[in-house]
Amino acid sequence: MIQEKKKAFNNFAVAKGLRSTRQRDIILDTFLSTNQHISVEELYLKIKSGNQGIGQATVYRTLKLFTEAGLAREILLNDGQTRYEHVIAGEHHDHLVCTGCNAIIEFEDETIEKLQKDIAARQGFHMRSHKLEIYGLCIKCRH
Amino acid sequence: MIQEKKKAFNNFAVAKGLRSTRQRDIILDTFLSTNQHISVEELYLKIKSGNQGIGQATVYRTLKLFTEAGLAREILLNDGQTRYEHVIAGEHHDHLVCTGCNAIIEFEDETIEKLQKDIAARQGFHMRSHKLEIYGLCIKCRH
DNA sequence: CATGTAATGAAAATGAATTTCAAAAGCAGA
DNA sequence: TCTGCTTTTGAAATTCATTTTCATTACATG
Repeated sequence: MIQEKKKAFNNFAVAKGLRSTRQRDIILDTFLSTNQHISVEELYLKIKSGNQGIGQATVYRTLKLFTEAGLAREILLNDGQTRYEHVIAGEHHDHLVCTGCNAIIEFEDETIEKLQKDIAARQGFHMRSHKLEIYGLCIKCRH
Repeated sequence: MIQEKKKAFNNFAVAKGLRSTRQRDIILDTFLSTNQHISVEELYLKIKSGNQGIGQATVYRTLKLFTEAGLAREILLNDGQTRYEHVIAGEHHDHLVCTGCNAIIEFEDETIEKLQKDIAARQGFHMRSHKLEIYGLCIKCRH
């Protein structure tokens, strides 16, 4: 699966005439090895801790490339930082965020997806994407 | 309705021991006279254009107060600016955003609301709030 | 391997939002 | 109404994430 993603990025790079660089390889490997929802800063620090010096700007730029290439998706919660998650082909999910401990749980719901398309259509919109976040307190944080 | 909101803010201010000031009156009047989804900058400029000099910081601070008081709600779309909309008692709605012209259409959907609560409950969450945005192209922007 | 161009990184710039702090203004109580 | 205490204000400085700049480095192709 990791190999597939690497290949996917490679295809994208070739198609776009991008060069292959040490930095992009490292950033991709590190991104693929992380959990979901990593912030740019976190990824940058993770790379740094592996003694592989890469500039922050490059991490920012490269994550945008991954997004363009369809391997990553930006998620903006309410903490002022952009996070990135892995895109898994054909899978869409939304987020349940605990306002107590900041835990993020993913979920999917076909019915909601469909209702959204209907709502958009009713207003003459062609739905491109959507964002649904449910905020609340998880079991642990309800004391 | 405007009077009610003013009274509501006044009650909040009294309860919190806040002083009543010229600035807060002007900001509240201006906010209540605007359309939905105004950014802080827009509100600030609107006030400024009325020859009533009020500092930006005060506008920021005051909108936070309105939010606390329950008259306004922060909305964060994907443009990096916080916008505020009016809170209408008991009414909740979500947003349909045109990525072409940035038009924002509000909608409500009981079924989606209910499904969200169910999803949260299924994960042991106590839902506090949620945010749903559908992005797409409106009729005009589909050329 | 030389040459043109893309990518990198450090530092500067940006832009929204927040904080600082001195001055101004509200609010008691005398 | 005056006095004194405290909150609020505003301009400027600060913060913080992100983007841009630009000189340098490193791909890749002839």
